[in-house]
Amino acid sequence: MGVNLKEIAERAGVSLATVSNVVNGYRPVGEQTRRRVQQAIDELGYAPNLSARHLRRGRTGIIALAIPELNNPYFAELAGAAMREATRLGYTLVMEDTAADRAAELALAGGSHRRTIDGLIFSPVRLSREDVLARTSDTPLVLIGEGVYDVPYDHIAIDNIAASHVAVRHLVSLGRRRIAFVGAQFGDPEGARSGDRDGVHAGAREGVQAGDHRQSAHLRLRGYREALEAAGLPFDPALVATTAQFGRRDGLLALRDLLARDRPPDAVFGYNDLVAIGALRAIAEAGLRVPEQIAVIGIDDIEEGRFSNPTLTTIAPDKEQIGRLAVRSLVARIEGRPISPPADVAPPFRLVARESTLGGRRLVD
Amino acid sequence: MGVNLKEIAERAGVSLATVSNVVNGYRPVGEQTRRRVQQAIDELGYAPNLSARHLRRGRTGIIALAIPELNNPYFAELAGAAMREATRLGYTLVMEDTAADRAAELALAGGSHRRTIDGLIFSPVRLSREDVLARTSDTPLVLIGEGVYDVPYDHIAIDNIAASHVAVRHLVSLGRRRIAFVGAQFGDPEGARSGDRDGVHAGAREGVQAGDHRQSAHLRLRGYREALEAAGLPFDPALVATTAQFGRRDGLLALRDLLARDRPPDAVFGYNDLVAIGALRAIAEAGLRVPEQIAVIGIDDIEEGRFSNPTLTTIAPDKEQIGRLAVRSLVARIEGRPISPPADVAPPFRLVARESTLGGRRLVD
DNA sequence: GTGAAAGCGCTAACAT
DNA sequence: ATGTTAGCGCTTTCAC
Repeated sequence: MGVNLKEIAERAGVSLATVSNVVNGYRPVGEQTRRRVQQAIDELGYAPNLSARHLRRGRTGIIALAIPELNNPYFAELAGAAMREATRLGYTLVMEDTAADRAAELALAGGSHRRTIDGLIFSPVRLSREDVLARTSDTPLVLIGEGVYDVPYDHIAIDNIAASHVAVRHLVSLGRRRIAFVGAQFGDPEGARSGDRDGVHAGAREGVQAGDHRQSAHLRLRGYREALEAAGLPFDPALVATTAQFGRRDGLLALRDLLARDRPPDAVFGYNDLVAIGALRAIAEAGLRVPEQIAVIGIDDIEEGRFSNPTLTTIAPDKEQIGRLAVRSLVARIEGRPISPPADVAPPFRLVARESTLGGRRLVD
Repeated sequence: MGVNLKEIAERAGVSLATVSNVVNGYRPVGEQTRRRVQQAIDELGYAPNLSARHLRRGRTGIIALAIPELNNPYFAELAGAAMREATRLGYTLVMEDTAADRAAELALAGGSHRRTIDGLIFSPVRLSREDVLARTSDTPLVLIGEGVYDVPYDHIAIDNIAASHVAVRHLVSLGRRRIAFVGAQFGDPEGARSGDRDGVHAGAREGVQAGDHRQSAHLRLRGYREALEAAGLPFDPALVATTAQFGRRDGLLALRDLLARDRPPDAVFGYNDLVAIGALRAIAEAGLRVPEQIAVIGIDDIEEGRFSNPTLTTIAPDKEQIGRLAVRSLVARIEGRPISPPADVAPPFRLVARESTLGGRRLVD
């Protein structure tokens, strides 16, 4: 089974405890002893047996990152940053794809993992605030993204209202007046069937209700409304498109619908870059020109948008920082360090203007 | 630390061994006993402590999937399939991003993981066949992708030569005669600096040498040459573009270069979809029309290509099957089941023709 | 069909 | 500064 502590101890002529201390550095070790031990370790090629360590410590050294879809480049990019930080801190990060499924999200939040993970970084999209408040599992939890707000956990997400303001203001500054929002949510069908108590069919057309538990799109939608108001533009419910999910196809279908109307929009603010890219495609299919006839903006700054035709204007959150912060706060909780109460952190973001709003043909880079 | 076997045993009035057997089913257990135990398990909410199990069994239940970049949608899609299969078989899959770094790949192949993983699914891009042959680690290994061939490990990859034939034949059937190949590899700069013995600067311009260890692009390039020949078209080294990596930017830069030449190509066969998408962008920047002036085809069938402008023609490998198969073969080796020698499996693929070669404007779907 | 007990490799509490 | 030792919870002989 490979070299173990005992063999190292024998080879170096010291006790198990001393070797352990050289490896872990919990207690000071004499300089010569340390050298002898280190040499034995190198010669025999020792590496600690993690199962044993974890058993003894009562922790697994594994943290999970649960996201609604691995396929979404935003999450893939985020996951990269999180993985690097986890490795740096001596943890293994495993990914968990909830497929934006409410049952899967509930199971995760409820602690379906038992002893298999030390902590969870979670980006829920189908959970209500109440679901999260009802959680009993004591596995440390850090939330990311726009799924849930105002819960007693560390939470990391950009300021969505502010981001939406920036996006809409950008469009307004370019003279757009009929700005559509694509990616509003009403209760998803599954939630409805499984007996949600919220008025699930009170969709965006009627304005989002206070009780609506899909807060993600809610906030971006709210920022959108506020910014319109600030610009003195009317809020037109007909320009708010509801989508089932947040993928390319959703943006595509929404735009086909929007473009079939009497008075189509002159700009589209997509819930995220994927939705915006779907919109771009629908607009191209309709034979319209971006941004001359319709300008498009998204959120996320995924690499795809830097190479699309046209390139996509977007709000770029600091993904690296989000991933890093999430892992750090989680590990702090796991190791019992933080005296601090759960915090809400809003990493920076910035507007990246590209062809889909500015027009022209710019060289990538 | 949660409920353990002992508590269940006490509650059910049986021994530890019996509970263990109910949980694992290694030995038959009496019907009534089983029921009593099961009830205790349900009531107390028992879940086995994996660290302890792994320590005892000498395995961790963790397998790793090492890929050159998590950001590449092809791998993200593949990873999803692999994750599902791993879960199904009772394993946890962790992702490892080698960043296409040779040192990282060598470390992984060499078994830098020691006892932390039971097995490895690996898609190397910087490893030579010799590197893999020199491997001593006894951690079970399954290779995927085009990085390495003819090594004594299970290997899963589409038939690259055949796939390239199909791609080129498609372009030829559309009347193209000056077909460029984008994504050939010469020895990467790092490899060169660290003392590769192959003639690293013998690039594609001179034709790929037998000793070239970057076999990936090699095969697709070979298929490309063969198909040209079969079609009676000349092989023009000036139409083979070398790239450093296989991302969008690489395709973009390669095309800028190609388009600056005297006689630009009338079609582009990209090493993969990302390269092809970069090419699409460069062609748009140059104000040329796809496919009228230049047709473009890639390999991978990533979702992005279904929504790009124009949509991307591609060779679609069965990613679901590749992921599933890789996990299955690995688990078989881990659990010592297979009597069979290492096998080379070539999952099916198919041509998906879209706007970038067929032209027109087709509705997505 | 069931039970008793050894021990996987490690860490941490308690020595010295 | 270093050593001794008791388990962490489980699987797996070896008994019955």
